[in-house]
Amino acid sequence: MEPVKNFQHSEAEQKWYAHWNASGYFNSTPDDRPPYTIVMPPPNVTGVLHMGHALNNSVQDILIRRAKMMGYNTCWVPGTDHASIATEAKVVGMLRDMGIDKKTMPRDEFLKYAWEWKEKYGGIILKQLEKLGCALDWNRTNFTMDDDYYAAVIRVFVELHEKGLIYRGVKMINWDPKAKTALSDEEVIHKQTNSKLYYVRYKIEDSEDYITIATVRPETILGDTAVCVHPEDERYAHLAGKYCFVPLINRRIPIIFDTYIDKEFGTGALKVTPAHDINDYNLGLKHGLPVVDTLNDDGTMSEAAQLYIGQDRFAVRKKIVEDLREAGHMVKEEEYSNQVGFSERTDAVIEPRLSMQWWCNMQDLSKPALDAVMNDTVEFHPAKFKNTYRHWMGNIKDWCISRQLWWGQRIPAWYDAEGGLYVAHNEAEAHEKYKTKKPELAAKQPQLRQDEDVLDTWFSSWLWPMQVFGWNEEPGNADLKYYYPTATLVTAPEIIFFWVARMVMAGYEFMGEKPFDKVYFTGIVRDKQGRKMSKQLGNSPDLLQMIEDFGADTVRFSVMISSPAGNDLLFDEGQLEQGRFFCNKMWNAMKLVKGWESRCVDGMEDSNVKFAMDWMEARLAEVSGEVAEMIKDFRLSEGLKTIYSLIWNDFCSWYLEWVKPTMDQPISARVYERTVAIYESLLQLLHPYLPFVTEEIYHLLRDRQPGDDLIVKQLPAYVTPDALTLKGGAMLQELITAIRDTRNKNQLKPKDTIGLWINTTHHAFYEQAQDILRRQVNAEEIGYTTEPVQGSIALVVQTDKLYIKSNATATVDTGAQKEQMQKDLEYLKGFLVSIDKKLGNERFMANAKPDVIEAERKKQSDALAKIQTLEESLGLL
RNA sequence: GGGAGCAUAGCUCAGCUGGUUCAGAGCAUCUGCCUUACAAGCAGAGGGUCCGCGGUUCGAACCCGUGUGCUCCCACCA
Repeated sequence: MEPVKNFQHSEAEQKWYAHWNASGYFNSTPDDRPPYTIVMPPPNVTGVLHMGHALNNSVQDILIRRAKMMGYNTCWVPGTDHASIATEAKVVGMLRDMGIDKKTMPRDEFLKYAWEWKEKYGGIILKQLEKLGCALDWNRTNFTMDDDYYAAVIRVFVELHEKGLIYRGVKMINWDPKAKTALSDEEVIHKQTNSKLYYVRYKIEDSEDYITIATVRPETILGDTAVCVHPEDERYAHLAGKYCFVPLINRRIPIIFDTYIDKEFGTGALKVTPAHDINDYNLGLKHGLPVVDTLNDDGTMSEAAQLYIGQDRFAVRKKIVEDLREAGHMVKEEEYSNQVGFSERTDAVIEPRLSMQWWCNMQDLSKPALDAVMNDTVEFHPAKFKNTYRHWMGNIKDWCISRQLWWGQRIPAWYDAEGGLYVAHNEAEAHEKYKTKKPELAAKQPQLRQDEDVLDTWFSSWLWPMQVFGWNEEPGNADLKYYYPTATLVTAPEIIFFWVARMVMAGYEFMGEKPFDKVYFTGIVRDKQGRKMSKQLGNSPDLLQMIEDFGADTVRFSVMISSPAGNDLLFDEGQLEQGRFFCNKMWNAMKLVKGWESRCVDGMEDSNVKFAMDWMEARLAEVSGEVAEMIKDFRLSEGLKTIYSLIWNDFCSWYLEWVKPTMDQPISARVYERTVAIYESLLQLLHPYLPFVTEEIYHLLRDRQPGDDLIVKQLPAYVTPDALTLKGGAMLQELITAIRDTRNKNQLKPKDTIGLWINTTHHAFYEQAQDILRRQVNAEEIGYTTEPVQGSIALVVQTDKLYIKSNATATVDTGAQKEQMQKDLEYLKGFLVSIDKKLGNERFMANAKPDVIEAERKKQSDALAKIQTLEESLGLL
């Protein structure tokens, strides 16, 4: 097979992905091997693949592929989340574009559109993951609204309701006026916002006096039912028992006293609007104040507001400010910066609102989940997120789980004509309960009305690690038993509360067991300037285009090379270049090695390069061990850097140059075989990171039997590398570099040959390495000496003295060399002084560990020897 | 208001349990090479008060305190 000039990524990607998939490598069924399981964080059906997914899924793919090579039965489950509010918004938007108003259609019809939308667009993101190379078990694809999944969610609701953990109640919630639904606290994003603080005065009853309050939401004064001041505030002591009037509408409201008030803020007087502020609501409860809800569900003013009815809250804010000014109630206006809550999904400003919703009590659920993380039963990587987790779990509040939407699991609660409530798995069961409980009424009015609301999308996704393995099927099903708990969850810290914490809770509650052993938090992908990638900023590169242009391996390389666990990833297109060059480098190395195949000669002498092969194998063993540790610790970017350097520097720059026969010369078959084997091992080490290019080269290196694919090749057991061999290789590199440097500094052209004389005691080493050394520094001859060589350039490597004689006609200027040696000498002398000092220090000798002292002694003698050698060589120049 | 984290080469960052294998990598810069695997390359080089200050220690980029400057998360002060 004639290799093409460059690595053709798109062909290789398609070919190998199809091959892996068809070979069943991605699929898993329980067997005798230990499982290694990952459930993919299900992307929203509304999503398109972006850099965050690229990072997240690259990490998972690396873990899965690595585990596969280590003999685990790996199972990576794909799927999508129905994303209740996000999808509903999309569908509503689509309908609007078609000129249809959601309000005009019945629920069933809307859901038909929604399902159509899901069928059409919902699978796109999973298809895109194939392009990235993800080794996903496609037979196990799940969707959080699949029938069985839906049933599981309902079952969980019913069970929690029976336990009394789910209840219905009127509380202050976060209202999204755009989506017209309640939101959980987690779905509210607080942003620092420039507002105005308005000082408004309220006329006091039977007096010419006013009391001035401060507010940033002046439109809410229409819902005021009191003004509150601090009981110890002398400024207002005389107002005890008095009333004042809400401006513009002249509602008579009491002036109340409560220590909740901060005397220092504003005027020390607070307007109390129990319907639209959580603090005010609590004050209202305490003081028995009425609640006046001045807002409609779409954010316009309600009848109760008396004024501005039907107008939008922000328009009203402007108007009421003018009207207050005109009426002489506006005292002053100040610039003010405060936190305002926005809807995570629609970006609408949240209105706190009193509302009847379904709640899930989290107190009991949170306890085992908190413990599990704190005592590392569930390990967090990096561990700093344990703090975040503990803080949230420790202060957990009840979860508002109902949403005023249609797309999602409909709440399994039915009401009779008297408002009686029946929570059941289905309507028939609800009827049974109804008939049993209220036989007379049921006989007269058999109809039950189902709750209109659906459940928060996270109320389904918290079951993900159990339900994808069929939790809701018969108990003890084989898959669940085998794959649960899963090995590692890879996700973003952004959803630690939304999802991670809740999965841990669900795991303990419904399985009695944690959902995963470890959680690896990836960073957030940012652009070069450190800004979060987002659609609005337009700084999110088109991932699919990028894969097409550069190849999946290159994209994976670029996101993995700079993303240590938990740290943000600054994505720079420059990294793409580095990745592309790397793929190409390996391609060219393959071409070189492949070119030797036809020049192989059996039984040819190879002792001259045996040193190189031994060394490379030792390095491979050494680095394999390091990489294993790094991946175990989730130091994935470090692992990639290490392999990168092993391949580029050790293998390509050193090893291949060392064993490379000169042009058209034959090569020993044994050297060829060992080189191919080494290259295969390198490819294997790298494969989890760059699956396509490695598989492609693996197959180009040799003809393979069916089933001999890199993806399923098992990693060999770790062998301890020979320390002496490693040291020898490093010494050889040092020698070559030093001599080349000397050649450069003395203006020797690469083609000029040299004579090299060595004064050494390491004869065994040189015997093995001298042939390589000679070729690498273009030495015509290498000799040994115990005396300085006249007319040569001297240099020192470790404690060996080298003498270089140029064979070029030009005279050699040794000035630069001399200068360098003098510098080295100075440094070494200083270094020696510091060691002497250390070793002469009684306290050091008393306190330092013996091996540290030993190391210092060794350094001392090395430095001494080197100084001696240097001085000797200098004397020569 | 509470909590967490960061500050190391021009840029982006590594540096795990304190000890010249600890001051590193990639990119960028400079020098010399179109040496038949690779110019998407090769061989070399230069470049840092490890944010300031104080402390602990025989020894600090690393531990402690403090100051400064950033970042993120949480929180019901209008």
